[in-house]
Amino acid sequence: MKIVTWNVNSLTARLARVTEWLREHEPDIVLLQETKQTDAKFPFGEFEQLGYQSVHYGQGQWNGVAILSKIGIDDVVRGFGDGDPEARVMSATCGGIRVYTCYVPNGRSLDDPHYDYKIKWLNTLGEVISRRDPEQPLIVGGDFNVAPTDLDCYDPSVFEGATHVSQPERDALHSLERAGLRDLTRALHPGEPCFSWWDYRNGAFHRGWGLRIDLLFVDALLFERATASYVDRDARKGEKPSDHAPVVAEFSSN
DNA sequence: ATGTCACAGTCCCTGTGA
Repeated sequence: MKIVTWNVNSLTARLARVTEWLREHEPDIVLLQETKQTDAKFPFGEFEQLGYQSVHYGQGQWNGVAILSKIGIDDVVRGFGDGDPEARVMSATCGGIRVYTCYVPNGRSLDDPHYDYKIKWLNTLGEVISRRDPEQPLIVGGDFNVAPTDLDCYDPSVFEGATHVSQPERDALHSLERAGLRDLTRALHPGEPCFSWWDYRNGAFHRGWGLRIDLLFVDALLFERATASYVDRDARKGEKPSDHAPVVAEFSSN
C-alpha cells in the first residue's frame, strides 16, 4: 500500500501535473494541501476516472485540503471543530486506517500574530491526535511548515530569526511524537536531508536550497508495516511544478 | 537572501501570501 502527501500550491494550476503523477505512481491514498479551491471547483470527476473517491475541505483563494482514496473514505471530519474558519485539516478512515491531511499555518514571522496561530494550531493537532483510538492504524501527513531539526534545513544560519526552524515551532510539532507517532521519512533515513520544498526564487531547487517540511507521522501499528518512505524530487522538475515535492510512504498489506 | 508563482481585484498591472 502506498500513501502520498503533496502540497500542490493550487490544484487549479496543478491538475495536469497531479493526474500525471497519480497515473504513474498509483498511490492508494493521497493527501493534498493548498488546493486553493472552493468545493464546487474541486475536480471530483477527474479523480474518479483514475479510480479515486475524494473528499475536499475547500475555502477558495487560500488553503484547502483533500483526501483521495482507492480503498474507501468514511467518517470524514473537517477541521478541529474549534471554529477555525481556515480549511487546513481533514481526517477520514480509508481501508481501516485513520488518515489526516494537514496544512499547518506558515507563521509569516516570529513577531506576527500568524506565528501564535501556528503554535496554537500545532498544539491543537497534538491534543486531537492524543485522543485517538489506539487500536486503529493512524497516519498524519501534510505540509507542517516546520523543519523538525537542523538536518531538515539546507543552511540553518540563513534561517536564524525566521519561522520554520524556531524552537517553539519544533516543540509544538513534537506534540505528535509525545502522542506516540513517528516521523516516518526521518526514521527510515536518519542521515539524509530528504528535502521536500524549495523556494521558486533564486534557482533554489537546482542549488539544493531546500527544507524538509512535508512529513508523514505514523503510529506504531503502521510503523511496523512500513517498508519505504521517500521524496519524489522528479515532480519538482519540468513545467509548472509545485514548489513542494510529493512525499511517499509504502506499507506491507497487513 | 529574495532573482518566482498564484490569486483576486484595482483587471493586462498591483498587492498579498507563500
